[in-house]
Amino acid sequence: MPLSVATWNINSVRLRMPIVERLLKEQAPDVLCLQETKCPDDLFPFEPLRAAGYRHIEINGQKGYHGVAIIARRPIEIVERRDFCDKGDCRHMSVRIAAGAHSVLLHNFYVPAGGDEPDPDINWKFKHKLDFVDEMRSVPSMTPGFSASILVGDLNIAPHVNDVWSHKQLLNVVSHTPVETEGLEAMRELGGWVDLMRVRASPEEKLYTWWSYRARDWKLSNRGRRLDHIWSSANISASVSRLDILSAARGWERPSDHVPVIATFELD
DNA sequence: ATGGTAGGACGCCTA
Repeated sequence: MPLSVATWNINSVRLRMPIVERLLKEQAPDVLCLQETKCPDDLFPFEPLRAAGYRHIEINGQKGYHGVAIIARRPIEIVERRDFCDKGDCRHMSVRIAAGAHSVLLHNFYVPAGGDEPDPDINWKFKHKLDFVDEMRSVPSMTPGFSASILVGDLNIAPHVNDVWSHKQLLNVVSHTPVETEGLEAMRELGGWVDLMRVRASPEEKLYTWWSYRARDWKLSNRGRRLDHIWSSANISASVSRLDILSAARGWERPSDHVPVIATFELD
């Protein structure tokens, strides 16, 4: 039985409803995990999503900043909305979803961007980012009560050399500094997580999910980064039949600066 | 080395 899971940093869910509906219509993922909804819970646009066939919706939003949501056309059950770093930020939620004989724990993360200066001593936002990734070490890929796990989201870190347009030029740029990339990789390996996008590509292949708004022509300059990720527990990593980065969505009407990534698992 | 654009909420912070 296939289970398709999409992740997308939407940069204001209310403003982007037209392209959210387009994605649901064209790709019809079973589950869509959104980050940066920038929407208080009482203003969340439930109705157009239900009308699109997505009747199972769990949200964790706040006014103005951050915010995550999970939108599904199959039943989901909220597991947790966890406040990493105890700041009151809405940056995580997890749900249970049944797929075949599996009971899957799905995590949706929005990791702090970290500001501009990659020095935790003078930039509290960068320290917060490093602390957040440290705390993610407590999220393993195998959890009692679940047979498998999937972790998606905007992790705001591009861990590999070919996850950025220029490894050399971005080594001291927040999102690709060694303290971040090594920290994220160590956390991932400790938890037994498989980086599905990277294991399915060759190490030489450039993979991007984000292109800055500040470029004159995002496609022409193509200075992208892979900030968005789909991981799974090792026991279902080989069941992935498709993994698509919908780069074209960067060119849709009033786009997010991130594009959707969709993985399909064939689970018995 | 710098500045470039976008969103939320309404002067300025965040990405």
